[in-house]
Amino acid sequence: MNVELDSKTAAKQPFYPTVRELATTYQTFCAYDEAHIRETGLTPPQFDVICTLGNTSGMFMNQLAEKTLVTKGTLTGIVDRLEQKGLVRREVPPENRRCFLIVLTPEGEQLFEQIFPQHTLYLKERFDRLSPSELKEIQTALSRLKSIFQ
Amino acid sequence: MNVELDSKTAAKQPFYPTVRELATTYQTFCAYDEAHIRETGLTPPQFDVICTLGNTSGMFMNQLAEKTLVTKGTLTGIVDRLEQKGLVRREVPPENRRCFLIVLTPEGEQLFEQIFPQHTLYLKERFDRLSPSELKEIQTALSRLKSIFQ
DNA sequence: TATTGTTATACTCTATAACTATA
DNA sequence: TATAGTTATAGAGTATAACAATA
Repeated sequence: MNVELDSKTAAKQPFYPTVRELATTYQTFCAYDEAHIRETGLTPPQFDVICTLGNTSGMFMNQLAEKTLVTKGTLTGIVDRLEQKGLVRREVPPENRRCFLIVLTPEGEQLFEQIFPQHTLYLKERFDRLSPSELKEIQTALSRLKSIFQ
Repeated sequence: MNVELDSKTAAKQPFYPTVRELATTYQTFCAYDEAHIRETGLTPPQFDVICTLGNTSGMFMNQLAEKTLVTKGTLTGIVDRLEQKGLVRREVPPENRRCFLIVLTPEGEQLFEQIFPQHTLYLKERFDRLSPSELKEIQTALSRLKSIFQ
């Protein structure tokens, strides 16, 4: 009965190489991704918010928090900093004054239209090294992996 | 000539679903992983350091920084906090007094022997839902994805 | 009473660069 | 001069819980 495990046996579990591969793949991707994001003067969470708001008519804090996977308390700070930079503004909808609609300002929209396509080309340069079927296989593999934690 | 891209065309690039899948898979895994780590009273980077030091005779700051993927300045703070908790100590090797050998204390070792196997079982419970060939396929897919960013 | 978002608190992690001690 | 690690600086993100305003 394997209810207990010593640390040396634990370290040899066959799933650990996959865990390491997930972590290093994500980190390697992020390092590439963030190198370009930081050139825009935004932090990665700020960039995420700008890109999430792009081509929308605005989002409420709770929707935005859900999409960008940060808590509402953290999002308050991120939106504050973007507001200070003049890239987003808070609008109070008359029908529900508990909410704020977060909207890109003209400056925010201009930045989005500039950096999002740029960033896309920056990523495309690397993803072009994968064939369409490889891309699909990777997506399927990731989806399968995710499913076991849901 | 596609040297430029508008934001709506950019958003439709076929690699974006794979990017999202990588991010959400990693985040979903981390949420599961960290739920257990936080119960140990350690932060994820602290847990990482303890597990990296386990079953070794110690490591230097620079080795440890490399293994855990944090900068040496950040590692100083992490090791400080672990030292305050009495889980690691800094040893000065006589042959090179510029270095510190970071070693688990008996308390640190005891914690490692307790939490690492526990954590392994906690992960194994989910990974057991994958067949060995699925696990291998996922690892290969991740490895291929990582390769394009290296 | 429930919901939306802010605020307060306190900490961890981050990067960068200057610095100390040793080699 | 080069290396190992710390310190200083400054900021960003994190969680949690209490709070105000509105519904």
